[in-house]
Amino acid sequence: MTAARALPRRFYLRDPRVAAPELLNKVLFRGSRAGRIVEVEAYAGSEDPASHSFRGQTPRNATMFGPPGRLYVYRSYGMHWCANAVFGEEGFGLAVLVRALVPLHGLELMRADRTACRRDRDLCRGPGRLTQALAITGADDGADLVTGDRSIVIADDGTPPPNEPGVSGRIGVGAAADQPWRWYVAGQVCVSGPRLTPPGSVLR
DNA sequence: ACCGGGATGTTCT
DNA sequence: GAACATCCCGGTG
Repeated sequence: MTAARALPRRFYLRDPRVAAPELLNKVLFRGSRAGRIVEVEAYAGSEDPASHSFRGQTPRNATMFGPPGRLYVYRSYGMHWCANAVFGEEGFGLAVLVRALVPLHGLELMRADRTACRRDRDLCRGPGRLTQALAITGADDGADLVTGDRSIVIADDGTPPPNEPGVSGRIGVGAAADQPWRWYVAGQVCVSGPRLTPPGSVLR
């Protein structure tokens, strides 16, 4: 068993379309709560009409344009929070949205904050759900994931990313829906979105 | 399992 | 006003 170690700054200093699949199977910690990342989406700044940073910096997306390795949190549909890790060189507005986790630690706290949730597998299944389960809000926007200044960290516990992650277009986006910038652990029941193929099945 | 509608508020045209 | 990187509930099959 390997002790979990926070990802170094250099991990984030890359194109999110390259780094995002490597985020799979890393562990997102928030205080005593934690979950394994099993679904992510990359957002590619000025090249990407679906990105919040596509039209340049605003008060909302300022964190995206800051240093890599910080947490960008925004409000979605007026009532949910969604959490991203900032990637690439400062000033480019690149990020990876964390869309789903397998709950690992602090399940009692997660259940308490997700009273509408019936099954544990749905605790962190979706970007709005996982922030609720980990108690991440807009107050956490700008947190440093490398130093853990607000007890939010992404760490490597020795579990490698999948050799062949599932790939698809991003969920819930209108523009650039055809870009294959969503990656997930194939067959994992905690992945969000419609059930595609059953675990282990092959395209036919 | 899959669909449709409502909740709710910030951002931008 | 419209669009939105969503979720939950209650229908139907």
